[in-house]
Amino acid sequence: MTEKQEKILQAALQLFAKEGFHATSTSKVAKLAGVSEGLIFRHFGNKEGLLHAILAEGENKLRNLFVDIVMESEPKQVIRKAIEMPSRIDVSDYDFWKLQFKLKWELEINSDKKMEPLKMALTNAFIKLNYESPELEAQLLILFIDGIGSAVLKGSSLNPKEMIQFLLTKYEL
Amino acid sequence: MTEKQEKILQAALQLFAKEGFHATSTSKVAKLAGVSEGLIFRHFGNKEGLLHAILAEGENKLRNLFVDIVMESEPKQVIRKAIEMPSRIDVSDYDFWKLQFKLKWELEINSDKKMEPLKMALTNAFIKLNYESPELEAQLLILFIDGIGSAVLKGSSLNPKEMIQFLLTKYEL
DNA sequence: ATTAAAAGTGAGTAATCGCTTACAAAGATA
DNA sequence: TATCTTTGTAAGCGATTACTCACTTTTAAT
Repeated sequence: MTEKQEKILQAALQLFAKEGFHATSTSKVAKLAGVSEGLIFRHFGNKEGLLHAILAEGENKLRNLFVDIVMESEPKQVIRKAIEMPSRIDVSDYDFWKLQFKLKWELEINSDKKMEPLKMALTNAFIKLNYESPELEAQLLILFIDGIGSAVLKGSSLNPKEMIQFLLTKYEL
Repeated sequence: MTEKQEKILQAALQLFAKEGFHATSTSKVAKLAGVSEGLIFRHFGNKEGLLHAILAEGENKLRNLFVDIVMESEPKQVIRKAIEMPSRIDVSDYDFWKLQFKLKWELEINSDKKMEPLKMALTNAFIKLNYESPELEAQLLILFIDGIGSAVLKGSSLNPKEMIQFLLTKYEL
């Protein structure tokens, strides 16, 4: 990975997250990265290739968020860590997560698969705690986590910390 | 409102909802509407004007969804109707609602204001039912409604009817 | 030092973008 | 019927789009 390659990825992430994929031209990316436009196509083939390179690089970030939850054996801790997920995302990663949420709508990328490990962990946790509908409980919780994350990244008026605390008491944690 | 004007609005809504605003060209809209491209600019000024015309026409749809809830005086019925909102959206209006969700990310349109009446109605309902944190309860429920709606429009694997039923039992309705 | 591959540039491409304009057809008013 | 306004078209505008290509520079291995 060359220095200029990283510059391109960084610039593209920033612009895609702020303006969207279609609204960002390769010439803008090149200009922000301080690079000739041709270099983008040399390294990434085309504009979509650039996007996929960003997404591939960020896969670890999702995995890293999940691993701490999935490894946890204590069911109450699993639920607790899941609820606290949105507050654990680093400010320096905001662009990446914003891009993820944006792409779910701009290109119709289904995020169900990515959430599967989290859903499994939560389902098992609810089973251990003898909830009546563990799978639905898991899906509901994921719905909330997704909603809070979305609110944070969109700069909604919702207070995330307050909402997270509220949810923790709801689940008696 | 001319016949061709409506054709334009209909075609634009369809394309904006499917491909997104930036990814849809005015020439595509004109072609689908069976109209010369210039007519779009005659009637709506520019591409953004076309978007705003669609949004303005659809404002009533949001209002109509809310009025039934806000008019309700029985607090349990308020919550019930709010939870059932996602199942009350007509299939023929899918494009419009999909566009709404898309625009929240593509252009950064804040939907907090639009949800305000719903939030007020829900907060009052929770107050009447002596919930400890009525405002947070309202926000949480809105988070859920938004999530369900989003899942339906994106064609997620989540089963909306099942989830709605599940929530109704959770709120003892 | 030689050489081959990789990295990088800058000028260019055809196609498409949002939009304008000159003009014709259709309606409405008198 | 004559006139004025609205509705509609077709061609074309400059700018920008994603992308290519001929070329130079840098890197790295022999």
